[in-house]
This record gives sequence, structure tokens and C-alpha cells, in this order.
Amino acid sequence: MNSDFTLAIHSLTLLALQPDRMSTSEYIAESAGVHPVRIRKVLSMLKKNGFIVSKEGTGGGFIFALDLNQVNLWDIYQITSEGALQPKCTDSNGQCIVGANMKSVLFSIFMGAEEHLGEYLKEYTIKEVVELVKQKETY
Amino acid sequence: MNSDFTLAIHSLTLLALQPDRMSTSEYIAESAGVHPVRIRKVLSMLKKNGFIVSKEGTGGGFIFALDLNQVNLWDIYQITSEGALQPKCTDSNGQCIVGANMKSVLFSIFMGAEEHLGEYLKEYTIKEVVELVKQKETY
DNA sequence: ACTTACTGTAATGAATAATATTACAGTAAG
DNA sequence: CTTACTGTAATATTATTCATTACAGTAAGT
Repeated sequence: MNSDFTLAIHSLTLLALQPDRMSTSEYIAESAGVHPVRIRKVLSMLKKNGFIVSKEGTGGGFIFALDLNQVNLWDIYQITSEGALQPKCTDSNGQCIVGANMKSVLFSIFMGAEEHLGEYLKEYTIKEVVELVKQKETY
Repeated sequence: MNSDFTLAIHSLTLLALQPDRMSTSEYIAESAGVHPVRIRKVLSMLKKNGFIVSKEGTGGGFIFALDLNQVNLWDIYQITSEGALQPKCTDSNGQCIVGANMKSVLFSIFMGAEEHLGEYLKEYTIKEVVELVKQKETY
């Protein structure tokens, strides 16, 4: 898995804490420790799905478009990483029963695994992630 | 994730179908479409955990050591890929509340996700995988 | 109008991770 | 003592991820 999923969570959490003003990709990138272009790429996926709004030009940037309760980690996973659990089997030997059929058997097992993971991820909304981050904050 | 997990499943399934004789790494590698050395590496992990037995020298190879019901996919996952779900966050900005705390928040969320995945994987034993592979077989 | 500060996206390059390959020591059968 | 294996380290190759550069498009402020 690449880190699109975690970057998306990171970005949305940050936006959740800045509800009144637009945040630039540079600002988010600095918080996440990655390159701004990478943030823009990830956020463009979230934008297409209506979770955030962006604005070009001076004073532009990104801002959360929905209520914090309306976005959960499964939503974000599906947008950024669907199928990432799926193993990249090399084409195995079609002469052998196992080689020939293992790929599709594994495929359905991993499909199930991803669905199962979804049930877990649905339980975390961005609101909850924000709470967790705040809890960690040391005074 | 690398493909150690799926290779391990593939290998064990193959061994399950050859209960009477030893299978060589070359034979397994051909079925799985990878290099024999890679198979030996993966199988050495399974061996350390007592799932299979190996024998060097002429007529040697690998053979299943337990009953097919006694090995499930969660066992195999833990041996080959534990922690693989965990995202590799780059160190983010410690000045920023989100940057500073996101890593540990995500860590615990993904820990939970892996445990949850475990519950699903426990439901598949090698015996069941073998059944699935046989079902797929076309006559 | 023009400058400045942004997003959007493609193209290229660098770094990292996964895998293959080579090499060779160790072991057992015949 | 030769042949056929495992075990494992070292190196090479390939694939993937990520950073960087480049530049077009857009909007605000002057």
C-alpha cells in the first residue's frame, strides 16, 4: 500500500481543525512531511468525491465540505486505496491445479477481507480521529 | 505488502495435496511462478513455526507437518506479514498538533484493523482453501 | 492590465522496496 | 563420491513510490 490513505486522513483532519479558512497544499504538506504536489494529488481525489472544496488563486486552498460525522475511514479507503489489500500474484502455472486456481481463490478471500476491514473502518469518522488527535495533545 | 503471505498459502495448499511425498522448492516455484530461492525463504519461516518439515539431500523437500485443520490464514499472516497493514508514515511536523499526533493515532487504528482482519482470516484453514481450489477445478 | 498566490496535472528523476539470480556451503541417498 | 536437494548470503534487476520540475489555468489585489 502507498500512503495515499494516511495522507488523506491527515489532510482531512487538518482541514477539520481549520473550518473557517482555506488551507493551502503547502501548509498541509508541511504538517504531513511530504511534497505539496503529492497533497494536491490526494486531495483531488477527495474533491472529486465531494468531501472537500478547493479554490484556485490568491487566498485559495482546500476546505472541508461536509460535516465531520459524514466522512468515515472506509469512505476514504475506498477512494484512495480500494483493492490495495489484493495481492499481486504473478501468473502461476496453469498446468497445475493449484497454480491454475489459486489466483481466483485468493482473489475472493481478499475481497472478503477488504469488506471485513470496511466494517471496522466505518466505525471511525473524521470527527473521531480529530478527537483522538486532540486527546494525544500534551499540555 | 510483499507476496510472502500468498506464496505461503500457495505452497501449503500444494503440500496439502501431496501428503505422501516431499515436494521440492523447484516444483512449488514452478506452480507459483516464482524463483525457487524465494520459495525456500518463505518456507523456512513456516518451518520455524512447525507447520512444515523439510529434508535436505536427494529425495528431500518439504512436507506438511500438521493436520490441514490446524493451520489457518491468520497463523500464516502473522508469520509472514505481521504489521504489513501498518502505513509507513514519514515523520511529520512535530510543531503541528496534527503532524505531531497523527502517527500514533493512525498506529493504534491500524493495529485494531489488523486484529479485526485476524478474525476474518482465522475462519479459513488450509483445508478450506484446498476445498475451494478443488471446487474451481474444471473437468 | 499586471502581479502575486494559489490549484491541477503531466513528465521526469530519485529513492526505496520487492524479487530474481548467482553462488556456495551443508546434508543425505544411492 | 556423485547427485539432488535445502539454507542462506550477496548482488543484480525490476517495480513501485515519491519528490521534483515545469507550466497552464484561475482568482484576488493593486
